[in-house]
Amino acid sequence: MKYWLMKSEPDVFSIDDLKKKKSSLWDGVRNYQARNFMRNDMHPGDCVLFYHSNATPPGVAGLATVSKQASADPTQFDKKSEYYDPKSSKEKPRWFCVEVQFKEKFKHFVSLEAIKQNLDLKDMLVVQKGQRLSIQPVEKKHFDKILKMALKP
DNA sequence: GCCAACGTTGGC
DNA sequence: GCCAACGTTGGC
Repeated sequence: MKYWLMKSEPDVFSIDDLKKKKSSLWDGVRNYQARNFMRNDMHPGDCVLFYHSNATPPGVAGLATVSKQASADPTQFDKKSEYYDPKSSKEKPRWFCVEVQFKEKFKHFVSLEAIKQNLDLKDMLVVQKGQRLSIQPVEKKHFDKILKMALKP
């Protein structure tokens, strides 16, 4: 079992949206590194930190779990979608996405600032300079620490 | 809105 | 295969 951090802009799709839907395809990812994580490395049961990016404040808002193995991202075939990719085909899809399931919304939001201030978390990718990847692997010790911070501010 | 840090594209 | 130009991400 692995641990991940997945970024989403709450204006577009927030932890509350996932809570309402219960589960959702993580579609619209158009970055090869992030795609490779979903297609090759993410498996049902993996734990996901749901991160609010481009938010005030940014940070980890809750927990989700991978509920379905990666499959072709349907938005790439949809001409009306902003994620439509004319270079992709159903025979040879370019983009993949996993399904994630809501687990919990944190009692205490773990802000990016709090993560930055915690020395135990200084190696987390999300606090590294210039790290824009929207899906990142997370070490278990870091994952556990975030959970503790969510329990008690 | 700014802009640094990336990632992608396309001409050559 | 190089790399300049362009686009995007995301914190601030």
